[in-house]
Amino acid sequence: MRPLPLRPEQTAVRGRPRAPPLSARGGRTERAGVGGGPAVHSDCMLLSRLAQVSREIAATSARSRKIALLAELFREADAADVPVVIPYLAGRLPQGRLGIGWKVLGRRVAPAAGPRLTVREVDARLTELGGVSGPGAQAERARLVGELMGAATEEEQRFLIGLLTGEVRQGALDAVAVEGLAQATGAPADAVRRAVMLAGSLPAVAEALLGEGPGALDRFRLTVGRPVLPMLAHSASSVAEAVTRLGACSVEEKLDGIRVQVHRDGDTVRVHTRTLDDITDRLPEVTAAARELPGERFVLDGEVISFAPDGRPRSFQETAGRVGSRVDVAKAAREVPVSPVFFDVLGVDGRDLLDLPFTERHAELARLVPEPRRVRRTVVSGPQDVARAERFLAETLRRGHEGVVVKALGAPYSAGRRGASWLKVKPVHTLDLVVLAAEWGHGRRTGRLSNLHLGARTADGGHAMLGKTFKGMTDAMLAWQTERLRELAVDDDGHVVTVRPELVVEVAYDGLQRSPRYPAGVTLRFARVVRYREDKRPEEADTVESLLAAHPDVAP
DNA sequence: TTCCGACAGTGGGGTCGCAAT
DNA sequence: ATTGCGACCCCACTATCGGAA
Repeated sequence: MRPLPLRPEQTAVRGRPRAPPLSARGGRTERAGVGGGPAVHSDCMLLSRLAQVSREIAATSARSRKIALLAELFREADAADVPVVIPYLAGRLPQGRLGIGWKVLGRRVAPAAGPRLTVREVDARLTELGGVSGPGAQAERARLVGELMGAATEEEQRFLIGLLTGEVRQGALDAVAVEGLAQATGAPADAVRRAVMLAGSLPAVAEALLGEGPGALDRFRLTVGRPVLPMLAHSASSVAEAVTRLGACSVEEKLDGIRVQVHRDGDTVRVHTRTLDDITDRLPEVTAAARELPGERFVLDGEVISFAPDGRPRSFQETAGRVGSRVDVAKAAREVPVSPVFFDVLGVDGRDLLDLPFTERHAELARLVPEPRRVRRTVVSGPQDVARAERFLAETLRRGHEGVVVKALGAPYSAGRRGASWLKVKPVHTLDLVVLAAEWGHGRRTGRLSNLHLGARTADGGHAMLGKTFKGMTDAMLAWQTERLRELAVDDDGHVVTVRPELVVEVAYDGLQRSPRYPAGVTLRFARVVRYREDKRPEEADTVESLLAAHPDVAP
């Protein structure tokens, strides 16, 4: 099986605002490859060229312009540069994460006078860096990073820091890169996008496409053993809304666990996460379950979740902790056993089912997977059948699950897309909370107070912080709350502005979870602002006591 | 012309594992 | 042993562009 591409997510620590970029006209060089290997005598793209294009892309908001800039660069790229240039421009490292964060990158290193680093040299240095482990590894990595930074110009340093922290923020990730690739090669964008979804990797497709031309796209088909980006769902606020939008549909229970894609080829079983990481070794139960199914070659989509002995689903925290355990898997499996529950099949016995309507895929699923290993569902014919869908949701919630996913019966499996044919519906709770503090935003929120610290009233007349949120705010709200909170400010340490607890905000959340971090022992899951309640005084805000009473199963 | 789908950005909490303290 | 940090899990929501209606 081939190495898996990693798709780094945003890290928790945010970047500093960038200084205005210097101009640096990049180009090519005749430099050979690095590391004492065989000399590569071809044009090597300079890092400065990449950094310059990245800056230009960031400077425009027009998607078409971003695409044109990328296409121009792809045309310039030498075949050997492609496996590095493509991920770099999509803001990713071919090596995946390297264990370098702000602690290491925060140290200033004097920049080089002129651009001489090639893209391939940077890649070679980072590969070396990624191989460092054992005692003293952190110091050695820091030293290597310092060396690399010292060889980079100021603009190159900024680009590298963005790359290493996963914060290139040029407004062009995979989707825009796909368009640029299509434009550079004359291949239809849809065909490129599909190949990327099926390959689970943009660089692999780019290399084939730039090396061989559009004909190479035919090679990328659903292959057992090669993970495909999973189809995602949108949200709907009610079952009625979802059914009205989709018509004839399947209403399925939504399990609060970890998404898995399971590939079986004879005795070989591989299990992948939503981001295509291979977690086979952590989930022996899933391998065993896949081997018991009456089929030799298939690709299944489902969720892994842990059920307590009474049959109720364990909390997401428990399931996620189990799936994250790698050291003593046998022990973890004894304490928190997990089960796979499947809801779709992408291929079986050499047949690619992706383009079949869901009804037909589900018929295949039912043939392959017995009832208890399939997600519970009910099929409704359309809006006239909403009452049954609502009963199914209520029953699903009684069973302790998260909600439902409503799926159009006629829709194909849109790998990698957040298609409008799957709609999730979850109950939403709201609270009136008091703003205790707010944090200065980054990026497009620079200069705005963004992340709110939320408090509920306590019995002693004070407030207990329940978590933070930056979600749900419009630009107008951001401007308004920045003004208002500054009036209430009692302290500003440059990061957090503490305020008098007088402003009441209505917050929606998905549920309560245990927390070792917050004073009440609980925190809100996925909190987001609904609106400010200027009509409410802080004494009318909700209390910790009433919150815990509303979620007795979570209360400490 | 208006509407709407797709995308990127802005970050949240928890847990695990590793290395440093 | 404890702590700090980074990697990955889960995730909601808004602004914007540009093609569809």
